Amino acid sequence: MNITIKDVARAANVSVATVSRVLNNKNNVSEDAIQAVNRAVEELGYSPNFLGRDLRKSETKRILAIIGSTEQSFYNDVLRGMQDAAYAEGYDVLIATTRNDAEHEMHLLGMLFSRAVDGAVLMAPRLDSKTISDLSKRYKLAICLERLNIDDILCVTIDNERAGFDATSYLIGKGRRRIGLITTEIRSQSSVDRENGYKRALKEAGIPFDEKLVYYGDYDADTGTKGCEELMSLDNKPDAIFSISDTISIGAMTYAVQHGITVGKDLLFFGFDNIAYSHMFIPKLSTVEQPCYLLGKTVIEKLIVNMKSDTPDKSTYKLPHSLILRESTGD
Amino acid sequence: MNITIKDVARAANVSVATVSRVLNNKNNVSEDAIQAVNRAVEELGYSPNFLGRDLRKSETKRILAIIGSTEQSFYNDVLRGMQDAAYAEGYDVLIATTRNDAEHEMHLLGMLFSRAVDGAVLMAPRLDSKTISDLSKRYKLAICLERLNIDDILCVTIDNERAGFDATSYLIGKGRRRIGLITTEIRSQSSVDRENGYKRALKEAGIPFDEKLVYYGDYDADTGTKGCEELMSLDNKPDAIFSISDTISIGAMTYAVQHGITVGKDLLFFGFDNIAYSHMFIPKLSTVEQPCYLLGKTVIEKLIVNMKSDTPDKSTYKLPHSLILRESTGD
DNA sequence: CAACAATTGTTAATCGTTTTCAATGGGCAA
DNA sequence: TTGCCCATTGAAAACGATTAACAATTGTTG
Repeated sequence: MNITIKDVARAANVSVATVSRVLNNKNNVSEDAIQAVNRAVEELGYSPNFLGRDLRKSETKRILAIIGSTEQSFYNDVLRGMQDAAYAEGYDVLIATTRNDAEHEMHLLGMLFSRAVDGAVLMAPRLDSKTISDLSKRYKLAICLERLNIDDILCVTIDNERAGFDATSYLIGKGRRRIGLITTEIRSQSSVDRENGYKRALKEAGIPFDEKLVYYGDYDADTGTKGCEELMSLDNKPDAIFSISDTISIGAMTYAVQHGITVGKDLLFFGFDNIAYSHMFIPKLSTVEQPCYLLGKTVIEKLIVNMKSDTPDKSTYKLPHSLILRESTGD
Repeated sequence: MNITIKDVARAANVSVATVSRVLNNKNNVSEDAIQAVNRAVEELGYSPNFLGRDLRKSETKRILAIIGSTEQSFYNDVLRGMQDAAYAEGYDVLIATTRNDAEHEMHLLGMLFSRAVDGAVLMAPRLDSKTISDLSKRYKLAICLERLNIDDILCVTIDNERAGFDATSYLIGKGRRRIGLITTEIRSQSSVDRENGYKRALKEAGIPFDEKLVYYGDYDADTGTKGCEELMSLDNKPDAIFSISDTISIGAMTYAVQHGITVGKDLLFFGFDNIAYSHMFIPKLSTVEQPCYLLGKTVIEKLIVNMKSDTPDKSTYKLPHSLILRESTGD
């Protein structure tokens, strides 16, 4: 029923080896053979079965990008970078979502163990660091946008601690002393790093850390709204709020706007990620921007190098972030 | 170097066939053999090579979801529905992005031709209808969230014409007579359908269609901003604007808010998709909601049925949409 | 205890490619 | 004419799994 290389060979009156050679642009084939094969391919509507090819070659030229969900809009640029780098080397990028479930993440990594893809990039790991780091010894695996607390895996990210420090310091520089933090209950390394940066900024400015000013929630806008409500109901209210994501910040600002708080004056906001809506929301949100495209491009470039090498690069690359200043910090 | 079923067989002191039987849960294997094999698998860290398995079985149990980009946030729910339906039948869903390029879309469909996946769902087709419809004769292919103008392919969507009609009619019901439309230059069938619904609503209300009130742009917020600016600079300004996406609407509302136009009173807005930000933006946006999860779930269920059948279902299923009424229409 | 049935194990073919190695034939120099 | 080299070509062996067909072992029963 399926058309195979054999059918093409028969139709073109050559051997399967010749067909294969034509299809793979080998140089030792006569012009006649090329013509005949191409005509047969055309006529039969043949396309080579990758399962056969990949099995024989023991490579698929496919890389799996594993994300939590497609909801986080900045993944888009990261993925663009990944694709550009991959295509340049003849690879395809496939995406799969873990739905933030460790078990499912392991299931997806099964594609790597089973050779259905040549390599994988984890962008929102839920599995514990030990597991991931062990797997990276046997398989071509990298981390992007995140970091493990074990540093023996290829990793491309930003310096989240520094970014948290920078954002918080900026608020301090604006004369703020009561700075709230809205972060996630899930202790992803990036959240922890950002929180540590926040604490260091306070410390270096001589401001005592007040745990009442930290609200733990989810990644969504609702968390921002609730967090802002809770922080603003304190006796000693914050005069600025740093959130570990723009989505959270926007939820928080929504609360502020609806309760007559003048954003950018009474209360400053600093977000993270520079998502599209952060400059569409009124007032516009100040935020930390990650070099998304470059992060994606870099991790794939490094991963592909690792694929060809048997002394893999296990470094952590921290690319520079930047602060985008807008109305929410009075700029 | 790689551990194969042979290594496991050797380690467990049984034949490869026995290992395969254990791995595939066949019933005619002794308990002893099962134990031995499992122990060997564990010890060696073996996982079966899918390329070998898939080649032999001529199926991969993988379905490719092809989207334009991950930017459109409502894909998230569609994909969740797809995954749930797929997992229930033992399939995995992989995602790939065309970056809205027809050539690249064809490249991705190559995974279907080459048997790297068993089926595919197109969610933002850029290839022409004839091509897609022809391909669906030979391969397991479906359309979701969109529609071809040729109706001989499995298709799961909403009634976009009706949705455009409903949204526009609602604005008319609010006493509006000068209703602007911001839509996309790219003539995707859904955009065309929504525009046709808009026109029919005007017609049925006896309002003459004015082409000056239609602005063509991209899918982004910027288009909304520019569109709103252009429409509001007409001598005969609109009193309501319907956009074919929330992102566009939000961009348009941004312009209105910043120019002192009272949204929900001076100017009504109706969007499409009910993205998360549509109820975070102030004022909140009225919009058309698609049953995203159900659309995704349904298309996969139908596609899997088609995979097992040689008389494939080529129907178009239109699932019900709903109107979400918020502040932007004065609700 | 023989005969047969039920259970378990083995061999070898198969999926569709790529690739090694050997064979073929033509052209050219001696 | 003969021999040699080169460019093409083809036959067959991989790649790693599944599985049908068959073989061997064990258990059961008259």
